[in-house]
Amino acid sequence: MKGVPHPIPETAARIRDAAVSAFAAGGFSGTTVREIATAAGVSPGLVIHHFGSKDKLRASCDDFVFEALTAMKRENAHRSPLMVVEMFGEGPMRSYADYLLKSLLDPSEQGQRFFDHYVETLEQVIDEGFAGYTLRKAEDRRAQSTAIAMLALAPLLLEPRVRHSLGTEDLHGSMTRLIPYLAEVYRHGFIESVPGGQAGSGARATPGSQHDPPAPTGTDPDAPSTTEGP
Amino acid sequence: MKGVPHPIPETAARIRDAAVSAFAAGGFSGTTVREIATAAGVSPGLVIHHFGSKDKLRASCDDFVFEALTAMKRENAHRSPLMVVEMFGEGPMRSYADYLLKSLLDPSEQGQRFFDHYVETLEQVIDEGFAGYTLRKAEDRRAQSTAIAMLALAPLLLEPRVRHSLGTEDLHGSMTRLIPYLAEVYRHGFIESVPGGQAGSGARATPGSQHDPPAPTGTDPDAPSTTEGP
DNA sequence: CATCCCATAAAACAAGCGTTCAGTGTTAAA
DNA sequence: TTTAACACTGAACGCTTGTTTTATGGGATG
Repeated sequence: MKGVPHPIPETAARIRDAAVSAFAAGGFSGTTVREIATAAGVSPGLVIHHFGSKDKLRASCDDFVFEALTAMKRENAHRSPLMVVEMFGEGPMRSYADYLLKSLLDPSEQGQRFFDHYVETLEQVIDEGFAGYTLRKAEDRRAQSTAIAMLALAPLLLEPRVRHSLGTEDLHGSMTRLIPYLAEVYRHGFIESVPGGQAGSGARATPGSQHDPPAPTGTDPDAPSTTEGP
Repeated sequence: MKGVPHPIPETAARIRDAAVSAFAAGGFSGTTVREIATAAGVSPGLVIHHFGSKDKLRASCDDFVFEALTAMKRENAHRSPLMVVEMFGEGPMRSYADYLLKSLLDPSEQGQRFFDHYVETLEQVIDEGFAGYTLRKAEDRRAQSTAIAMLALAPLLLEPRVRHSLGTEDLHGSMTRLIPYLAEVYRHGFIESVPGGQAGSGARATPGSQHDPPAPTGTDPDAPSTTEGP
């Protein structure tokens, strides 16, 4: 183990980069070692030679992407703590985003780490606000930040499906069209009135105690339709 | 082609049911024909004999699940048009939900069909309301319903990841804990105040015209942090 | 009874996978 | 110069995959 000048030999880094892109595009099991080797311009054997196995290669990619993103987050700390999701425009960071989304949806340890980290970050934002914005504070802060985390990640997860119904062709196009309405929901919700009263008013009914869980088996916008409502 | 008494031979139906469950659990490429055959109690060759190929088997499953769900939706039309997501408690319908979620995330045609269908249903609910609930109406109705569809599907997509940070063990447990806060967001949003003013008030700022898309490349709660705000 | 059909099983097949192995050439210390 | 270490290739191995082929046995039909 030398100093730290070459944490990874140059070729190994090229293989790892190719692997990140390939995994981001096709998922882990959907990507073959041979594809990665070809993309990196090396032989399949060399991939194993440097990383031991496909699984260990994936572990290296996991660590690399996670570190790259947290580093970027540190640098842009003044812009937004939720920034992880923001700067995925066109740069090389874009495949890192796709990579994380893929691991978010398969049962990988790294995906769980990322989600947990995201929830914690959101919890902090709820407590302290950010850049002049303040968020409502609920009793069960963990559940609240978890719920918001899910809603915040949804657009990235489902953007590919959105293109068909919106006629957009890339992330940028879809988001330009959607953001006004996402922002509207984040600020005011989308339910205007419930059977017994109004919703849009300033009545911040903090849930958690006087709230009955609307539907034991329910899930979504269905929630309002099943119970509650005086 | 006989009348319609036996649209599918009994054994083929058993294979298809086993395939739906297996695909729902492990995804399409993560499930082998041999696994399906074993689960159905038949030989691998018979699976191909009845369906032609793994891909055609998948197509059969797609059609079957979609029809089963729309049929169920028709029967429960009086409960909620978004019901698709609600009755996935423990019954046999549960694997249909997982099946659809899986196809929602891989580039399958059926997943797209389902998403589009969901968006259309939501568009109608926005127009007509449901069971006494009314939703805000925005100019770009399609974009609005698409945005809401994404947010509504997120909890099901990410529920497995939620278990770790919430300590829950199944969909029911997670949702019981989350629904109050999801409902809160659906009704009032989660942003309490923006740098220049308030958000929780009844000021329904319908976006689309006087709204500037907060961030061209942005996506999420980041949106508020990048632009806008006087 | 003979014959065809078809559901079914068992085995074999070709392709692709991750991985291993036996080298080759270069580099650098001894 | 010899030796050892290293990055690297190309072929091959063993295994799993989806699929095909061959064979069997029961039901209907002639």
